[in-house]
Amino acid sequence: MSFPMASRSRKPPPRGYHHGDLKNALRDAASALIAERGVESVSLREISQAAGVSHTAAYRHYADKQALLAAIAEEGFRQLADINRRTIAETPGGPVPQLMACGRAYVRFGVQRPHVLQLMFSQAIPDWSAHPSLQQASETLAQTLAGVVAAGQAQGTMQPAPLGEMTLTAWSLVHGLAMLLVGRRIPAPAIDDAFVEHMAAQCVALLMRGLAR
Amino acid sequence: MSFPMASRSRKPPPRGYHHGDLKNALRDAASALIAERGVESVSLREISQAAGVSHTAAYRHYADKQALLAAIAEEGFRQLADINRRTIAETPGGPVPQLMACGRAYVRFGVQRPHVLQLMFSQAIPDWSAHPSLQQASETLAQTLAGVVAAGQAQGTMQPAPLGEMTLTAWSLVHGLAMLLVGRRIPAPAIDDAFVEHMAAQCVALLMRGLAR
DNA sequence: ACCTGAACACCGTTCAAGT
DNA sequence: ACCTGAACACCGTTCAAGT
Repeated sequence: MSFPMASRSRKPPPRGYHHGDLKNALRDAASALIAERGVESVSLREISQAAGVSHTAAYRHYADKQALLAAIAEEGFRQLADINRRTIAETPGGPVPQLMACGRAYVRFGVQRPHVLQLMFSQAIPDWSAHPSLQQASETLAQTLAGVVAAGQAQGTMQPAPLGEMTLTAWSLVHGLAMLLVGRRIPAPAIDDAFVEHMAAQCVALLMRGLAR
Repeated sequence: MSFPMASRSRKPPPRGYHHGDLKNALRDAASALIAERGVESVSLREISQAAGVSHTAAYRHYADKQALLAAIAEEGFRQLADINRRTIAETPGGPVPQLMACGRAYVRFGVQRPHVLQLMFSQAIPDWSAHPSLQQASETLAQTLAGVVAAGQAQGTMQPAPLGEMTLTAWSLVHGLAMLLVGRRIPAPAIDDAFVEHMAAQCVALLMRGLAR
């Protein structure tokens, strides 16, 4: 959970000693640059400059570049889990419409913040075991999904398959859809908001009802 | 389609002029290195060295590093489309079991060649419009899937939803599952071959029958 | 036509030194 | 405690020069 600090401007402030919370300032600067152009094209030196410090200052607060990226990915997982929780709370009709709404929200999050979603699952952070809090945030996300599925099973409105398999199926569908959309890997006429919302709704509905008949 | 050339050894051969097919030799060297350690940790200079040429020789055959990576991704899409075609031909019982078998094969491909799957969908090649043959190979893959779905609809064993939506739903599920497995992003006890096969089979079966009941 | 080697403008990371 | 600046071992890419 980040404090509502004013996000630093991108032009380097005068220079000299940084006042206080350089750790969060670096994370905010990195987050803004990545949201604009993606992880692949942002360097630690550029992030440091945006935060107004020398290109080695970050090592006082993060073990390396990967650790800084992991912090941003973790933020993304937390936000996505929050969106899930809100969606569940605000969607009437029980587990089935709730799971469908969560699926659409997942895809919406990805399309609205493509570079963050890509970072969250990119090989820029190959070894998650070195970042336990990131791992934790991701598991929290998975558990919000599992909670809805378990409720649906208890209610008898979802298939009584093993919880892990049901959850992974739902997650895989929306994750795959989001990644294909965000990476512009699907052959489609135009990928605007209306198209995305429509496609997410249809895919999620098809998952619930099944492709076969 | 690549010629069955002997793949070059990784230790740099004597040096000097390269005999003949440096373009393919570079692609083979790159492919081998990427399969071992992933795109993120392979440099063009290292690839050139593995192929036994200077670190600038590649520019005679590829516009830049991205173009070389695109060639490898394209190879991956072609192989995956081939696997799909073979799977369809070899699976009895019509479109429904064929689509399910294709889905399992997609996940299997990803788990067997994780770094190739990741390259195929990575932002290492952000702009596909600059690589039309890569785009084409990806569309061919999508069309083999669409063909099975269309056959199922004609037969009346699959939902009569729009073909594009049905195909994208199927693709998204297996793509998402493969990416989550390969990236080790799912909380699971052990991700061995048996686990993967079981999970792929269950997820694909759940997609066909639907999560709701 | 095909390849090399020097050169350029970058990287991430380390480390001694400054305040 | 926190940050800087020089230094190291790398990158991708260009370009004149060699065969």
